[in-house]
Amino acid sequence: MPKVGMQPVRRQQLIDATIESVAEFGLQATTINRISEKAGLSSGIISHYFAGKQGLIEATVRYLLSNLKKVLMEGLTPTTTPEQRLMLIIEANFSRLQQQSETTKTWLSFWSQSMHDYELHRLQIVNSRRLFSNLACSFKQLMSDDDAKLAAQLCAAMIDGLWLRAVLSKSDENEFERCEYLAKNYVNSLIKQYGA
Amino acid sequence: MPKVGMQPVRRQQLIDATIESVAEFGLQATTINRISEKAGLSSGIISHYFAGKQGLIEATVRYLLSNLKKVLMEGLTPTTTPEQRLMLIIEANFSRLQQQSETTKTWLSFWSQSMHDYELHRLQIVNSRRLFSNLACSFKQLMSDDDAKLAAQLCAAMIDGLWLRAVLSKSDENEFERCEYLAKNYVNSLIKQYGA
DNA sequence: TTTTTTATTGAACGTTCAATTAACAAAAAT
DNA sequence: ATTTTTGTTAATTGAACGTTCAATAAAAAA
Repeated sequence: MPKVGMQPVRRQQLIDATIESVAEFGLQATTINRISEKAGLSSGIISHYFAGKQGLIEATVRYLLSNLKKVLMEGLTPTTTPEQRLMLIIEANFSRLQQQSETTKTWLSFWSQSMHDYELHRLQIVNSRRLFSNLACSFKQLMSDDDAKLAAQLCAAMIDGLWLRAVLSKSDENEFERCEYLAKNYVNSLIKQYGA
Repeated sequence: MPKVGMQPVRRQQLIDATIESVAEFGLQATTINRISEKAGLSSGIISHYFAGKQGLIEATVRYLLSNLKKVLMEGLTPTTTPEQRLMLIIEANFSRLQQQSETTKTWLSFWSQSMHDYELHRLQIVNSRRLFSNLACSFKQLMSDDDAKLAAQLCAAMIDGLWLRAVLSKSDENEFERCEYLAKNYVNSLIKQYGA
């Protein structure tokens, strides 16, 4: 100490600890003491690195969003067909459930809070629109523009609905797999219904 | 004072004030001071009538649930067909958006908190299962049992997904009507797909 | 008329919380 | 060798929170 270059390390530790705390206690009961304990650090360090609790919360949401985006990007290649891309979108959305079960539980907390927090709401809109436009972009290669928009809206709603119900019922991994299967099925039925 | 029989009056006032406060500030920032101010009463009265803040929160959720149930019951007659019943279920779910816009904003807060609160979670499960079984019961009169369960799950997810996306995007009433229309359309397509 | 009941308030209280900061230590820079 | 920088902690602070409760008032009951 000082071991120069600790900032990104500590920031990530705190973000990870935040995710863990929100998953376990909920956003409301997540205090900086709980976060710092999980990170094995002192509470003062949150103010130091993130200017306070709110900064840490926002950074955590941004981290989760960039993770979701990364999962999707990793599966895409130049030869990916529209159908495959749609399936990848679904996998990306449900894979976060399977691979990061703690992350799952935190989304609901953040979105609920986003209704009353300007910055979080802005991030949520980005997220929601990204899902919609990813879906619409792929559907557009399979059907007319208007139909693609409708299909994207319905598909996004189905994804979110299946996700919400699975999360709220505290389902296990089998249920999430089933939801992924159902969502993929629904994509196929949309393609059949509206496809050229 | 004492004007005998004030308990139910005051309880309802506090419940209404809670809904208003949660809609405006979110559950996390809803304090008993905020609630009592909106109700025009003192904060001590919350402890008196509900044994504390937690009791008031739970009573509020129960009130919202019973409201939802009532809206549905009001539309049913002995001659209601299964199709009509399905449409009524959808209207009941989306009508709470149109008629009680403050109520809408509070659901997300409550369900998010339900992940970390035993009693709220129990109530949420009741709510979720009620929607599913209402849908399944009607679908069963139109198709095989297995197909009815699947249709009910998909339909419930679509309803919840459309609702979630509309709420999170802070949509206006036109969007909610559109969601109701889309959900009804989806019910029809499910009947066509799986119906006998 | 007196006592009890109902209803309500607002202050006091202990606890919790996020933010601040003095202090310290060690590595890096001068 | 000295100074600066980086990193971190523990202690402190003041505000906010929910709960408790003594006190009060008026209606109802005896």
